[in-house]
Amino acid sequence: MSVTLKDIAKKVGKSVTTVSRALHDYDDVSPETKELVHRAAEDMGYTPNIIAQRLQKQRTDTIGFILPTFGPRFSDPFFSEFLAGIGNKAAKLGYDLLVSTHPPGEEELKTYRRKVQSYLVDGFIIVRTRRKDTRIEYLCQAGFPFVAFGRTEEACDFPYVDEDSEYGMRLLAHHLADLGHQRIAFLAAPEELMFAHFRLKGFEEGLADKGIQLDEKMVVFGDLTQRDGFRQATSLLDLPDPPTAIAACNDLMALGAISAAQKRGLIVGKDIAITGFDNIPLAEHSHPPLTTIHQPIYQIGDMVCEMLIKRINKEPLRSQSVLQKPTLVIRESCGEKYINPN
Amino acid sequence: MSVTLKDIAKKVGKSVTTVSRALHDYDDVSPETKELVHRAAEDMGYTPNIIAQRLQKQRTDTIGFILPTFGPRFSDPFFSEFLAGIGNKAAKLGYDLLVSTHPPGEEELKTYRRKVQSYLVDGFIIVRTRRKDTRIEYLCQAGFPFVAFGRTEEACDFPYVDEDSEYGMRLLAHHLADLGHQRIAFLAAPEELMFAHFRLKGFEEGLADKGIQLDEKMVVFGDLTQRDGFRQATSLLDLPDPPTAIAACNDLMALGAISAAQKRGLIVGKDIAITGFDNIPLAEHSHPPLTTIHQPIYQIGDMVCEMLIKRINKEPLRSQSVLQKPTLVIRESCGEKYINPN
DNA sequence: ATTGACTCCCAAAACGTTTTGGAATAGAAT
DNA sequence: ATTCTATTCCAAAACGTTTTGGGAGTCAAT
Repeated sequence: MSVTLKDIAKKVGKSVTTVSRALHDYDDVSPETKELVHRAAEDMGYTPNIIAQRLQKQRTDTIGFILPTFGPRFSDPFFSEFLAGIGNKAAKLGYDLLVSTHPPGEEELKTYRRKVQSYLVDGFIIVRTRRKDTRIEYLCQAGFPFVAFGRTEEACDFPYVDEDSEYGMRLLAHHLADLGHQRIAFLAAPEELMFAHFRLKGFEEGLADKGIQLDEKMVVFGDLTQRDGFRQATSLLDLPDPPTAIAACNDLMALGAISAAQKRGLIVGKDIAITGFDNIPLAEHSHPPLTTIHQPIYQIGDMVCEMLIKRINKEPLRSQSVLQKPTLVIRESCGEKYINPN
Repeated sequence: MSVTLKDIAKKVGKSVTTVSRALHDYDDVSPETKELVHRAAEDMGYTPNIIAQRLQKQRTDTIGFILPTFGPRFSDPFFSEFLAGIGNKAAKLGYDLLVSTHPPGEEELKTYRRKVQSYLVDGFIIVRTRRKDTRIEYLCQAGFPFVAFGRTEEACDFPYVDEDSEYGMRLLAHHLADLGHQRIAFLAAPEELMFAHFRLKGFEEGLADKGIQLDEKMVVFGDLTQRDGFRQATSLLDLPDPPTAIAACNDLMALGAISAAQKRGLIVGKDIAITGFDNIPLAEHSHPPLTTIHQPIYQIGDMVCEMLIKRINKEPLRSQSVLQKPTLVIRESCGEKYINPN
């Protein structure tokens, strides 16, 4: 089928060993032979069989990434951007990327285990960490290289990159409080997600800083989709004493909340303030443009990937973990100072 | 390091051959031996080394997908959904998915070639086909299995799934014309993309059906992002005689156009009609909700993946190519009948 | 006794590469 | 003549699996 080292060896009348070594530029091969071999390889259109190389070298130069998909209509812009970040970096460093899609749950761990045990990947990138994360538990205990985007409450320590969601949410809480809002709602996400936990916590603290206590009736939980943002925001607006500001746990839900408010005839940025978190590209172009917290997803993907590859190669990491300070992006969805109409 | 067939063989006192055959349930192994081997394998925590299997079997059970990324801030919800479609199907059929990210261009082809020649994947999924598509040319000529989402103008024939963009756009054109619009603009995409070509063509034809000629000053080109949709729509609205309807080549640009119109103080669905194409999840929740053409991206991914795997296994395809008839989703971005205010 | 059929097993080759541990030759130094 | 050093090469083992092509033993029919 395809041309192998053996074919080249036969053609140039040397051994397979010599051909291999010539191609790898070992210095126990004479310049003439090297020249000869290279030319033959070129002529015959040789490309190494990577599978064979991998078997021999006992490494795959591949990193694994398991996309947590939820149902068919899955499409968090977050992931395509993150994927682009790790994909481009991996390619640059000569690594392939093996992607699987898998809903979180029982089966998920098996997928990890299989890839680890049968040597399909050299390391993993973990995303959407959970407070108690069995994936991380497993990989830690197996001593398998991985880097996470996000922290966890597990005991083991491991390299990660994370954004300081707590800090970011505090920024937003302060912003809303400074605008004069008092009845503030929070559109939260499932608490088992580590980042959702931090965001809720940060928001509570931020309000507390300003002497406001987050009313627990004002906290509703959504599944991070726009659709659910719409639904949950609607239920908030249906309260007898509805909020004048809604902070959502992510941009997608905030966009849903904006639709919900507008459906009620409210003018977002005047009658009600709404904030997001992530600064996805859409946030800039929503109507009104969304005030949110910026998170450099592409760069984080890039960084996580680089850390993982260093770890695979046992190179020292500059730092075991990175906690980024996010920034507040003020657009128009909160408007000016809020004047209580009463 | 890890337990191999040899280890098991040693433990049970049989040959490696027998162990292998026992595990594969060959019937020239006695039931007792099978039992013995299976138990030992279980006990010792054996998992086959897939790399070795691949080398031996000369196939990888992996399919390749190269994501055409454009710059860092890349995030077409389209791709995450499509990826989920192929990923889930691949997993179900026991295939892995090797994903690369690569900007279209010179280098791109090398990435394909490398993966083909070094046996990294058994087949490819091609997406965003171009009128003249070197990837398809190459794979055709190399006789390598692939399935495309989209058609091309290349001579070779190959299996694909595509949506009838021409038909879909005609639907939209008719809809706008029926609403009474006369000055209609088209927010097109680079014509080298096959689907962009079809969409423009279909739109022109659709208007022609209604006796309207598409004015070439009313056709502007964008890069499919929301940001560019905003920019290009703004330039349309700046014309001395601006359009009363804008049809965008995809939803993302339509969303940008909505923002542009709203920034002008226009009420979308009353002062101006705007349409999209794709029906991404966001379209349902934009403000106003977007009238668009539905494209079942997840299912298409699923189908493409299944076709590819059949092709790899040389099973017959039910049909070499599938052309889906899309459907019109009428929401609120075109409003009711348009009354010319003059 | 020989043949045939059947059951259970295995040594060796193969997949394509890299690495190990020399071997062979030539020239220079002793 | 012998030893040493350099230079250039290669056979064989190794990575872990599957497949090929039998071998050995048993039992029954001839």
